[in-house]
Amino acid sequence: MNDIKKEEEKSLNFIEEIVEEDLRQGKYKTILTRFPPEPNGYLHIGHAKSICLNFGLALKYGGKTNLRFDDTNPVTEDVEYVESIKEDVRWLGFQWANEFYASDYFEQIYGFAVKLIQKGLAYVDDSSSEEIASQKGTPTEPGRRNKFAERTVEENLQLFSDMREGKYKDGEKVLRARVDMASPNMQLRDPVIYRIKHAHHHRTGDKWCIYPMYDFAHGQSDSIENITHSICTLEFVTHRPLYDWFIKELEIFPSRQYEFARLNMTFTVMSKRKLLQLVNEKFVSGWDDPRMPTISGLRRRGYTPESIRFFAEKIGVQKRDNLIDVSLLEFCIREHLNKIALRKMVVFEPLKIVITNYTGEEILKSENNPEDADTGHREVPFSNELYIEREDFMENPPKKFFRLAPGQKVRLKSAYIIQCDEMIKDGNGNVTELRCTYLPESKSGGDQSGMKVQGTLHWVSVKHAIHIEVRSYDRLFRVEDPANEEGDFKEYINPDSLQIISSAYAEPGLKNAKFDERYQFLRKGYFCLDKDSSEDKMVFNRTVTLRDTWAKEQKKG
RNA sequence: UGCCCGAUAGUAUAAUGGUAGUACGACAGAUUUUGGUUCUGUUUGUCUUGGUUCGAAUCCAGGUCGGGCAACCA
Repeated sequence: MNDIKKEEEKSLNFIEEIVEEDLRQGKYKTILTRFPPEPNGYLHIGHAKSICLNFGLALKYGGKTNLRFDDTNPVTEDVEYVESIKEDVRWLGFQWANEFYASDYFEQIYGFAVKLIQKGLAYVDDSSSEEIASQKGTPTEPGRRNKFAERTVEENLQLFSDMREGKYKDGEKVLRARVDMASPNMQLRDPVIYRIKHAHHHRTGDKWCIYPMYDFAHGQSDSIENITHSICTLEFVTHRPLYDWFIKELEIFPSRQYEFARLNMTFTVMSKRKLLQLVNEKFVSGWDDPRMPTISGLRRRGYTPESIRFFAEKIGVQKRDNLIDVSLLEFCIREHLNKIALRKMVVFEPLKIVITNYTGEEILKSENNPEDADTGHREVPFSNELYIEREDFMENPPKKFFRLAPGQKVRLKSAYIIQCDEMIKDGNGNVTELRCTYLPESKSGGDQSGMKVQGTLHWVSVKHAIHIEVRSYDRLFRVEDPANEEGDFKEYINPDSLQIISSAYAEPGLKNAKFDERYQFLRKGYFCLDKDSSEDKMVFNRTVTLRDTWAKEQKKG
């Protein structure tokens, strides 16, 4: 049985199989991977999958991973993104061996282009992008070369040099690789490899006015760094023949590219372009809005790096399109938070109760975390005036309502059993207060009452409670796959994805809350302190609710 | 109509020619001073048609369906 289990745990994803095979055959003594983001947006949970894969492989097989910024398009890139990306990767728990930039290699890549020209394998084309597109043919008809393809090596060398010198305006000329205009693979029909952009680059400044295209920078950068396994997503499969062609013609280190399916998740979108729209058009407060699937959003929401790594492990790596149920992510964070979160009591919508046979006040003890005895107990003040959750009382309860109702008994968590004797109502018939009596011999820890009650409620003492703001989040979209719905994905935004309770009542101990601690508000969910907190108001984000079988039961009814 | 990739319960993911398993979800129950946690059980699956084989999710062929590719984006 145990052996079977071990066997199962050992099952490898297809990339691990490739790596193990390469290692077994002695193709490489050690592996080198890289995580290659373009600094034009914040990282999201889909990137986390890639980060865990690339860094995880190196960790597992004793190799290293570089962080390399694919910064070949200066008009969309920014240092703000570079910084956020580094912070996110670090926060996820990974250390890169080297921090590199494709722009570090611009001189070498320029040299590669010259070499291609010298071999007669690249030419300067004066056509407009429209002309180039129209000459490219279609998937069923071959493309054709234009007269510029006939330029001599010397002429091309001179022209390319002039491009670099800034003698031409944006779009006036491009450098193209001479591959195969009749290839059924469109990527091979003499792709553009250099274009003119008189733009300021976040690292190289104004040194360059020509920039290599992705296809002429990415693989070359891999090669320069001696990356053994260059792992990317499926949309680059058709680029691989070009990747290999450059390696062969340039006679450089043969990195190999392998592709896996990107992560999609229900009730969210997973493209930097769409996420940027949500930010720019103020549907969310920023890239780190806790409803965003960005790593910074998840971090602010209260997700832990452990939970995200666990998630990445559970979803695996494969080549088929997928749409992962967000409930799996929620399972992963609950799993971790249940183990580490400190328990606190917070009442969101208060209903006051007065215990008529109790006088004075006392300090009670309650577990910090029943899952971890080492965390010990905390002190919670108790008195004759308490708040309970309004939804924990019903005047006319349905069957199986294990909470408070006229004449019914419940336990107050870590305190006493109480019974509801009397309701006090306002002029409209709304219950404003409950009069209860407690059973003195039912005190938690030394219950002598012999009484069994079905329900246990959280509570706070009125005079000791502190006020906090609570922000509860729900899924950002109303539909499972907003990117694949008719029309604009933004039409499917969930208007109720943020609910704010500006004054919830919390046990006083919560005033010592720390940013790096996680809390479970009993029966409510997992929460963390938000950066919007100030001296006079603490703000808490709900990371995720607790599983709630009662709510489910009610929905059915 | 070209080329490429893929298809296993609702969603994911294993099984690498030899009993289709696991997780999440759902459902039912036990335990519980959180309707949480934990535990137990139930349910649902190899896209299709042929072929090879003693034996096929796996190998082969045809089909179907889904995705990608014709940016001076990555």
